[in-house]
Amino acid sequence: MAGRRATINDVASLAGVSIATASKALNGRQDVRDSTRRRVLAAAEELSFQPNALARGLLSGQTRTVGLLTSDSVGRFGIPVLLGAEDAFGAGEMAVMLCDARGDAIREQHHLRALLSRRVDGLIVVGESTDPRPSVSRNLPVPVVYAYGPSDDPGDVSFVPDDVGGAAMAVRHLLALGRRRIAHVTGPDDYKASRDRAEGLRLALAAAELPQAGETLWGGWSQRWGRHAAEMLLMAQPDVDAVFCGSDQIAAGFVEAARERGRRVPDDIAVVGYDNWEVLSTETRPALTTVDMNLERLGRTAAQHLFAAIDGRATPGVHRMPCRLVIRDSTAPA
Amino acid sequence: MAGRRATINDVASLAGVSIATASKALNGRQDVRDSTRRRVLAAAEELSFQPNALARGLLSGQTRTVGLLTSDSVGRFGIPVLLGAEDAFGAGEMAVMLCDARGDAIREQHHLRALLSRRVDGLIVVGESTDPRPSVSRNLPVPVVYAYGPSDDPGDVSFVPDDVGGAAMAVRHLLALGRRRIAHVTGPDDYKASRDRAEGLRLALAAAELPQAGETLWGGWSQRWGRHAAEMLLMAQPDVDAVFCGSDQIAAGFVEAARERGRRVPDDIAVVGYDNWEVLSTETRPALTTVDMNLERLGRTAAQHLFAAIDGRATPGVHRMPCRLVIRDSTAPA
DNA sequence: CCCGGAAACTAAAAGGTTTTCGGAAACGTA
DNA sequence: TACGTTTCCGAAAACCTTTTAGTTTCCGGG
Repeated sequence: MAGRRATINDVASLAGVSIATASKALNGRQDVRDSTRRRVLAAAEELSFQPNALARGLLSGQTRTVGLLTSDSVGRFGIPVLLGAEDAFGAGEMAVMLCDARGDAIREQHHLRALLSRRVDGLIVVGESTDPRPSVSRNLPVPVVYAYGPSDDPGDVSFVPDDVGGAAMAVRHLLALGRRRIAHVTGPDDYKASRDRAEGLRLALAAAELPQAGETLWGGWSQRWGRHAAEMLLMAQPDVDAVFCGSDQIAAGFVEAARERGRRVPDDIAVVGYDNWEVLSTETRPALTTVDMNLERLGRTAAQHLFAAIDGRATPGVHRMPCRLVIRDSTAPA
Repeated sequence: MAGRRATINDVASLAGVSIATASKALNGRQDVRDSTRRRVLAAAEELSFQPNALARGLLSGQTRTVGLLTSDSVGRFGIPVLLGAEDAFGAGEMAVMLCDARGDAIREQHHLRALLSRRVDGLIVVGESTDPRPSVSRNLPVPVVYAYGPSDDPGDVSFVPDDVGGAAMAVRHLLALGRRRIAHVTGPDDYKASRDRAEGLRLALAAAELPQAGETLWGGWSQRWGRHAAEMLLMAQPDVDAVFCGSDQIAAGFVEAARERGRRVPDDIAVVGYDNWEVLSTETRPALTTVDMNLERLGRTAAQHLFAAIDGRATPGVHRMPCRLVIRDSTAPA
């Protein structure tokens, strides 16, 4: 812990110039003689001078800082988005202030005020699910971008994964492998994510003019539910040759139970998961083919569009970001 | 997006008082008449005035903001620590600036400078493993606290999980259940975490004057290695009655393979994991008894001690935080 | 009515930086 | 020498708030 920090005033005195000249020298401005600039830089080095961002921000009105407001960062989805955003910002000179509201609207308001009083240049709001969430942007003095969970105000800027497209892609993959009796096991039906993925399945099957094998089985997001569903499904529809699962957890449970019942994956039943949660998807036997929502990219994109919005070039609307199919052994061709 | 933000000047004009009076009224200071205070507050409300934290910080030298520097926040361990810290801070009025250095020393320096120039009041450094890491605190103008991964400078303040104690606790639990032939499967031997946990096992066995069943099996942190180790162990030491695994991933692989080989868990073999990574520990069959490192609490504690250090009451040294045994079915009494 | 003291209020400074604009110096040209 | 031009430098204002050190107002007592 050193003493008082050096100011530009100290640097100027040491270099024997005025603070105006010191400022110009330090910021690489033109009208300062080369020899003078060197003297100033040497002085700054010697005092290990670091410009005070508060003073700078006070003057310019720009803090080069953004707020990241999450409802549930402990969740599976907030983190990669957060990292992607931090990535995009860190590349430049931006800093990120992180606030976790834990799903509490009061706490969210509280954090919002704290961020605004610190004069952040913009805000990213990360949802905890893909269900729309209340807009926070009503006449806020800074631009806001929503990631993962969209705002319910279409005038806001939101980036969400294209779950319909991702699910359709997964199902087309199964169809391309020659599977024809495709079942669907997924999460609770009050999640937009479940409904979107079921819709993607429906569209892909409709395009192929094939029926779905049995009704969609709605349940929880857990491995336990995957195992349970497997038992029900293999009993009720013994001839299914593929299952599209709404999450990797469900898929992991499913393959485990199927395996125990003597069904070979992928020979008898091909299985596709969702999320590409690597601790599950690469560790099941066989490893899971799964849909990756590209959340880090989504976070990066959101951050880039926040930059654009800060520059006055906002892009309102809900933007659906494409997913990516990661093919592993659970759908290997026979 | 509103126009220019209101300053205390606007509030003062609207209320018909001086800036000084407005400031006092807004900050609840005494020498201002009640009727005046009400006028000022009304004006502030009307203009939705929010004090500029930059100006305030510039004057007071306190930003009420701390930096959180992580080497690998995508890791399993940084996140809970981060959340705990954010929790402790959020309770007050602190904001957290998050920077991820991705294990790159250059980037770390870069972020460090960015944080210091923004005049954070303090710093938490979160390690990516429990191995000591280079100190970052050499004559820094603000206090620093290390969490999860300690600093290599004993003069710094570090908080780490007590892996030796956690492992010993797990093994004592097995001994209390009457298990006598306890084996150990764990991660790479160049992780301090592995070595500490093996040491805890050694101590607990030594205290009970029992030998370890076979040599410690060092491998990776993966489920795959857990399965592989199970096969080796059940072949070489068919009579083991308990296994202490260095992580939940290893334990999950172990119980799966043991189950397939017809060994009943916990009847034939009791299994204990480490980490309490819930997606694994509660979803295996049977659910895993495991050691929880209390990382959120560790993060909270680190944050609280950072407060203390900011107030000039630092507590140097490496502080080992106790772990907690979470008992589930994989060690249920026979 | 005047005075003293308390209560309420205000002007001004401070905090560190950037920027504007005017001034000085240096140099070349008539 | 006078003048214009270019180059370099510095004084001062601006950003917004808090605090200090007055100054004014108010009120009761003599």
